[in-house]
Amino acid sequence: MGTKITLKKIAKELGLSTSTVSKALSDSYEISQDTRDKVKAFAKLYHYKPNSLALRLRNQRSMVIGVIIPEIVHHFFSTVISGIEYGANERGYNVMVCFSNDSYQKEVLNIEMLAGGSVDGFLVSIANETQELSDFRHFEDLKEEVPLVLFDRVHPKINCDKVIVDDFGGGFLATQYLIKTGCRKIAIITTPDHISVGLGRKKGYLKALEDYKINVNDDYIIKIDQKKDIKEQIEKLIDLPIRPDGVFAVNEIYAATAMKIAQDRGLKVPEEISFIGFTDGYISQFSNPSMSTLAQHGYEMGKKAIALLINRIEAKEQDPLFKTEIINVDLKIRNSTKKLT
Amino acid sequence: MGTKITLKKIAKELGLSTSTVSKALSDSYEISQDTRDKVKAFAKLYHYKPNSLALRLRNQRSMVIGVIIPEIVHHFFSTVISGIEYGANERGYNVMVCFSNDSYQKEVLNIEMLAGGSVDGFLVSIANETQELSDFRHFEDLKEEVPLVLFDRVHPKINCDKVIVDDFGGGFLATQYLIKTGCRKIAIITTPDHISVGLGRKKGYLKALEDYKINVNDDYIIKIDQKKDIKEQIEKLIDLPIRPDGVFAVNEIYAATAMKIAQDRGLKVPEEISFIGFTDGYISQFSNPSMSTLAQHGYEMGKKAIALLINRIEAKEQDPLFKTEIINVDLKIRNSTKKLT
DNA sequence: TATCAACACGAAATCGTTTTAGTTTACATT
DNA sequence: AATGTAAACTAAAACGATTTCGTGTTGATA
Repeated sequence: MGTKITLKKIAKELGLSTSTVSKALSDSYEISQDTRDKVKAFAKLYHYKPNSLALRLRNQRSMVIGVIIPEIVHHFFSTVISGIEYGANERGYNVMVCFSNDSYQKEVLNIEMLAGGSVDGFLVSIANETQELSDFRHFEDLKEEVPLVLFDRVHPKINCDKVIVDDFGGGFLATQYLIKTGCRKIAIITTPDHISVGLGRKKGYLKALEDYKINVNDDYIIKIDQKKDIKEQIEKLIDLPIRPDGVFAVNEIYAATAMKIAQDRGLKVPEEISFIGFTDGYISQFSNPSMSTLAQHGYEMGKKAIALLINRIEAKEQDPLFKTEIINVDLKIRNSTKKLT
Repeated sequence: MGTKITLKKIAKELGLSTSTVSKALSDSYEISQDTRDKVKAFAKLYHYKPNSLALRLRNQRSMVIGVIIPEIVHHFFSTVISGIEYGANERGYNVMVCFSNDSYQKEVLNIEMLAGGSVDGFLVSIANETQELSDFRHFEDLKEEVPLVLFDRVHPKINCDKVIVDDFGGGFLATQYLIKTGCRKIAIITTPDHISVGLGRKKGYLKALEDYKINVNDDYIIKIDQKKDIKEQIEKLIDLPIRPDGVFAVNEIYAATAMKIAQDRGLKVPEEISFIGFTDGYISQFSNPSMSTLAQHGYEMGKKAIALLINRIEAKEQDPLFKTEIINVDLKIRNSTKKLT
């Protein structure tokens, strides 16, 4: 530790100026071949690496993208990040990821840490708490400095490029499939309405019920409070006097939890009760029966988001019009639902 | 964009020097109350935030920890990172995460990106490819600059503090439990031997067989090649003429995949064949039957690792002796194994 | 012998901040 | 009137790099 080798040290050691050393290392024609060789050999010997901080400060560019996601233990976000990484590397950028843990304060902290020169742009999926508080000043401030693209968990109040999943379409598709396979008492396990994705999925669910002229039953709409015991809240649904015969859950965990509860009650899946989840992750793949679900193309979303961001970063002048791209979802039928006849 | 407010701009605007502005903002006694107020008001109005790059360059400290993990879609690593974050925040540090995707080149790239002032220390879990190539020069170079702590996937050739899971003990415990519940044809689904954790778990498995005087059958030792189809490789094991009656898999996915294959073959779990996995993640929790597994305390591991690292960072003089901490594992018996009688 | 160009290198500015070491100015003390 | 000193600032160096603009030396040309 502490033996960091710098241009200055090389210069001193070789009796040259820092400018000469810098130029020699970048093979400038201004420097004689002799000196170039000498400097390069010395630099190599001492493992010289330019200080990236200094470089960034000088160049006013970092070639780094900051990503902030709410949860780390989340298959969908993982795939989004893969897509982001791919698109970023393709265009010479690196990616740094921070986690807000769905906390407003941590989101602000992370942004402050990465802002101010550290990254050239931000890719953010908003923390639940921030959506709840509806306080977006940190994003507004940020936008003056570097471009921002929101993905998945977005908010209309923030004016920037966005990439979202077709939550409405997904909710509709899932509910429609349940209806078409004979379910009539269809429940939805969703989030409180301030979570954008949950709301969109619920709207799709309601639209499908409406289209097929099925009455909405408020008992069948469960809004999970993350702070309380999730299992207990879902048990109430399954144990309803008039049990639902089809359940659409807005994420994998709710879906898998609900199915387990139903199985514990001795119910046959999908004959007596069907389940559709959202996100095609490991839980859906490995559950038994395997879970029918809406595959969200996280990888595509990541690629789209990073493309939008880099375009903004590299744009000579900013387009005042912001785009919102919608990534479609695919209904993936497995064995937690009945087959179409 | 482009309207970044700096000390210099504030100074110019108010007709002061940058030093005065800097001091005013930090409430220096050298500056009159009047000027302080004026500067602060102005700074607030224009959302002034010190450029963190400049600060780091000046202070030669970033209060940021760089974490590099091989895979993102991995429950265990997620929990480790939670622990790291907790410990880091507690001592005033922030955390940045990069992913090597198990690629040697990306690992080197990530380190280069974060080194040179960006972070005060590194927490790394080595990429598979790096373990395979056995090329650790990037770590050696790194260690001259900032402290390094390795976790989970480590290597004896790298001389630094380490935190590992008790892989050997876990392998032993799992195998012993299978033996005690009547299994005699016990298979292991593991990784190639160059992966440190797989090797440790296999050694535990072998030790248990030896202790209980059960012959080792090489057909029952499957080393999964990640580049090939995982399912196919596991099918070969389950379809062996003399089928194993107990399977210990070194991770969740192998365990769940194996169990699904067995169930597809109509085998009863655990009566005809038992399964134990490693890592207590969502897959184990939601599989059916739920998976017996070795719970690795990732959160603890993260907290231990960050503690070791920060101690190094803040130490006046370096302790030439490096520690290796071992985090114990707990056997969590669920329903994929028989009960002890 | 001036003049000029080419060569090889160095000085200084710059990025944005903090901090040490001055420098004014005004006022009080002797 | 000379000196001291506190108050309120500013200049300049430092962090580590790049780059623009010089500058001194050499050798060739007019």
